[in-house]
Amino acid sequence: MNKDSYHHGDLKHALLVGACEMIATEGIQNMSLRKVARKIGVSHNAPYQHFADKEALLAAVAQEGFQRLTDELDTVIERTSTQSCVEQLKACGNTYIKFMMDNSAYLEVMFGPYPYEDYPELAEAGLESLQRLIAVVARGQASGEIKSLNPVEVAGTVWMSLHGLSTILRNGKLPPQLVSERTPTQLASDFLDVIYEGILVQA
Amino acid sequence: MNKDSYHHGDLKHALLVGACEMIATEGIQNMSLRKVARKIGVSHNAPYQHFADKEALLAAVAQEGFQRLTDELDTVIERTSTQSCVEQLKACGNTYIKFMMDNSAYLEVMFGPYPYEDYPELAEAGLESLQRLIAVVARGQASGEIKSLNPVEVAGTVWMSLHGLSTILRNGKLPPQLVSERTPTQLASDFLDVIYEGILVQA
DNA sequence: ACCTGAACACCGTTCAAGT
DNA sequence: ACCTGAACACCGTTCAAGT
Repeated sequence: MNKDSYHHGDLKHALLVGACEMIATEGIQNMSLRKVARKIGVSHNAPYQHFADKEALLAAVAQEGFQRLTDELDTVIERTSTQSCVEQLKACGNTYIKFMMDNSAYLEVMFGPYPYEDYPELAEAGLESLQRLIAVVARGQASGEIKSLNPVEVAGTVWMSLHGLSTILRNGKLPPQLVSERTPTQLASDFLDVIYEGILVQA
Repeated sequence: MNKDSYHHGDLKHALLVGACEMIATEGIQNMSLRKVARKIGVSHNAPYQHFADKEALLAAVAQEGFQRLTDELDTVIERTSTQSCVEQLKACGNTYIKFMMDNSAYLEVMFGPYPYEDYPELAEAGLESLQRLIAVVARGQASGEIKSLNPVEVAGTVWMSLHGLSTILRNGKLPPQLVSERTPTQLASDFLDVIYEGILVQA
């Protein structure tokens, strides 16, 4: 019954979900194709019907991660559409961090070493997410809230900072004195404030 | 001769160097204990004499990375001691990025999932590096160049941004339009400028 | 103390084959 | 088209043993 359904075309989806769960619970180092296949109840070669190799499956998970992140960014941008662009940008940052904390499997994979040349859909999905930030920045520049630098450069700065903070938060590599009683969300929001405001006097 | 020397106590060092080289050339996913041992010319169990398991060896590489980074930061801070603290902070950022581009093995490992609780020397080495940034920030605050926020928070912001940029640069995950003809060093310096100056109008 | 060899339970991937 | 089973060359790790 369940097994038969794979013959109907959702083994690919089952593999993505299974890989995701395994990465989340055991870490990417302990995720194996064979274990995923076993969990799904399929032979250890079945995955090769849908993915060229292990890397291709991981790249597909990464792509899915970007797509889900894009969706969440769209939602939060929509929900904050009455607020200022700066508020929107902050909301995007918080959403990004929350997404990565809630979906650590994606975090482990989204910026991994899966060359964009080999996985063009992954590249597109990644740029699509970043594009959401760029759009908010551009609107903030039009409304005079954000400095008139290259919007891609500004969004890119936020983008890379968010990624750095996510991984450092996730792997517990922050100095204990900094974490103290703040939640990841609060930490992220505080860090991002520093970036928005700048660190130099008389900026 | 060479083999005998391992009996004299430098197998541990040879393992660190070998692991580093292998990560740099083949990536961390393709690094194996057995291959490292083979390259060094020792049995596949010899590593266990010096490291509890593969993770412990990787954590040791990470620790070494932080120590070398700390040394490079010390050097550049010393060399720029006549300049302003802001110039020093920028020089630290450039040094950090250059270090990670030149030593991608360390980059792949330094913020990896090796729990600080299990590897206290790694934790210490990591905080030691960050401490260098904190010191520069604190001096910049004393001289009135840098805003009087919590210096750890400010240095932490730079720290996480540098990490995010390194990994994104290294894995080629930057939008092509951004990279264009800029070198990694230029990119880093430009991105960091945005962070120093802030992105909001009237910061 | 430092290293080796055999053994175990696992991998990713390929190939021929089954429906 | 979609899946399986056997086979290959690898892993990390443990254990008993060698000097």
